[in-house]
Amino acid sequence: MGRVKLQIKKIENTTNRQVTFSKRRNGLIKKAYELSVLCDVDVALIMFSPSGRVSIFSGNRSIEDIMARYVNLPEHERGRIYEGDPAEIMSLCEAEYREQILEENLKQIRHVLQDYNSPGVQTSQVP
Amino acid sequence: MGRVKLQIKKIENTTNRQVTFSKRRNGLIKKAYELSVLCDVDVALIMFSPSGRVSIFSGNRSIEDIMARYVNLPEHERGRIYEGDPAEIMSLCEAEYREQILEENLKQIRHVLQDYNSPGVQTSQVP
DNA sequence: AATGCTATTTATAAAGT
DNA sequence: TACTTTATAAATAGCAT
Repeated sequence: MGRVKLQIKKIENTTNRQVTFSKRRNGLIKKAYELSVLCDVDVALIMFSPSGRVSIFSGNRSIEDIMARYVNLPEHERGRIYEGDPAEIMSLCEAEYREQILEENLKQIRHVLQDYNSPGVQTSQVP
Repeated sequence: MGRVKLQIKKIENTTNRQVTFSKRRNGLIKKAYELSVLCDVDVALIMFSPSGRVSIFSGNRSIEDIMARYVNLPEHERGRIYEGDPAEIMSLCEAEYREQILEENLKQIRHVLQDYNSPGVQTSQVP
């Protein structure tokens, strides 16, 4: 979208990169919001700007609730990255490699987060 | 974008809702991917389908790494929801209410996740 | 339920201010 | 350095399979 067809690779010019980040971040939040409302589903989005500042969005519930819902899923219910068309996004090779790393990290973070659902820790929900 | 201008509210027809979810989920993943590459930033996206199945995307690093990066941020560095234009997305009233809930949940989950960075628990990173 | 097809609406890259 | 405008690329709603 724009005057020219954009190649998907890192924008080297720092100013352009930050301008593009700002525009596309807003677009992504809007799309995430629309998805959560239209389809009545939980959506969580976390983005770090080029300068390290964080932006988040969550639809339906708090972002912590959605993160907890994810990390506590049993293994066989966990989604795969790039359910759409992996080849369209990046090489299958890289995707598979990332999957292995994910597997390890998930075990660790799930273990840490188990306390999140213990009786002593309750979370509120956005209606 | 389509034959008619769509109102952003829950799609009541179940079939239409699932078709829309499928299409827009792929669009959202693509946008998140493009943002992570163009701007070289961490992006994490979690979505639950109407039937409860999860889809995730993460750019640059594993989704667990990005979630951990978020929950471990000091309070003053945490982003606000809807940094763009809250009024454009939903009522400010609702956004403010959600912010209060988030505040409480964050305190809880940050406390639980402090162990994540302890010496005994190390995470791998995607290069 | 899933995929392909257009007419339209949206998003946004550059240029302008 | 940031907003506004404009031309163009993309996304997608409703239909047809």
